[in-house]
Amino acid sequence: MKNNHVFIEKLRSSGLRPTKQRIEICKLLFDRKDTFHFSISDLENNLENLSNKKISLATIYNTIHAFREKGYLKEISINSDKTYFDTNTSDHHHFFDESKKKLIDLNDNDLGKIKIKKILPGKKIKSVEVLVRITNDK
Amino acid sequence: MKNNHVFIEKLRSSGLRPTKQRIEICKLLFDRKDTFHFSISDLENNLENLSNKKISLATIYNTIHAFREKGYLKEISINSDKTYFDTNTSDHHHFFDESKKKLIDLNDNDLGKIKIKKILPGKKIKSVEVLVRITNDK
DNA sequence: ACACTACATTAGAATCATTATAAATTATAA
DNA sequence: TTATAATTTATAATGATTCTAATGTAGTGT
Ligand SMILES: [Mn+2]
Ligand SMILES: [Mn+2]
Ligand SMILES: [Zn+2]
Ligand SMILES: [Zn+2]
Repeated sequence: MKNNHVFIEKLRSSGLRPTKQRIEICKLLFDRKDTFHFSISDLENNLENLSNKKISLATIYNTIHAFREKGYLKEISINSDKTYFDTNTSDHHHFFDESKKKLIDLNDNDLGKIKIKKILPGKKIKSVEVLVRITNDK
Repeated sequence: MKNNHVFIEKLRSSGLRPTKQRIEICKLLFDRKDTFHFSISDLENNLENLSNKKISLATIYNTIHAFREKGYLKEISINSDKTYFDTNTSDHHHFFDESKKKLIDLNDNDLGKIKIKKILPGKKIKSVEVLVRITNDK
């Protein structure tokens, strides 16, 4: 249970004004032990339930995009209809459970080293993402 | 320059009726030496230009989805606004040039082996996709 | 405390890729 | 040829995301 002050500082230190909406979203996203994955609609639901205040959808999008730009969140690529975000911003990869539509972290020791041997002149690597799609056995 | 008969057989052999729309799309997708990547809107444009006949957008979607289900096409995951397809259906990975919004194949020798050491009980791996995002240097 | 201004929130509209609908057409088998 | 199911099509619907423009608010300076 973190103090709001922690989030106010976090926001201020990256040039974002600590509004009550942003603090509320911070509490839902960052006031917990484990990182997790969510979609905008997940977040929307959690804000309606766990929290009481009503935050407009536009603000939810604005905030999540601001947080992503500030490096508080990672955007995860699944060619699904919706975008997923990750509060784990470290370099890591994912299982995507197609049955449950859920992302699961792959830690460094869950995956061998990825070596990219091809180099394109004039280009630099921005990120390397591994997505392992899984489904129910049988 | 393949004969239409090739495509008629291809379609029939997988239980798809060889309509003129499907044959036309086959010609654009499979009547060439190199494989390539495309979006639905790319294909729509090519059908309008290179080919003369008008094929409705619904049919383009239907056909591409049918071809994907039959294994003629691979769907590529980029969290972009649109879905990309690949006429190279072999197991391979990609660069995605964020500047040009273009996919580039990574061959087996361009990438070290991917080892997944984590196993989830009751789940099986459906696919492993590596996406290397690149941008212009400097 | 007050006023100013840039930043932020908001409801609602717009966008746009994709999917659904339902009527007309066509391929194929009987 | 006729019957049937598959396919095409125009068009509407969907749904995530972005845009707009009006209103509200946080921080700064007086
Ligand atoms: Mn899709
Ligand atoms: Mn996006
Ligand atoms: Zn993760
Ligand atoms: Zn490819």
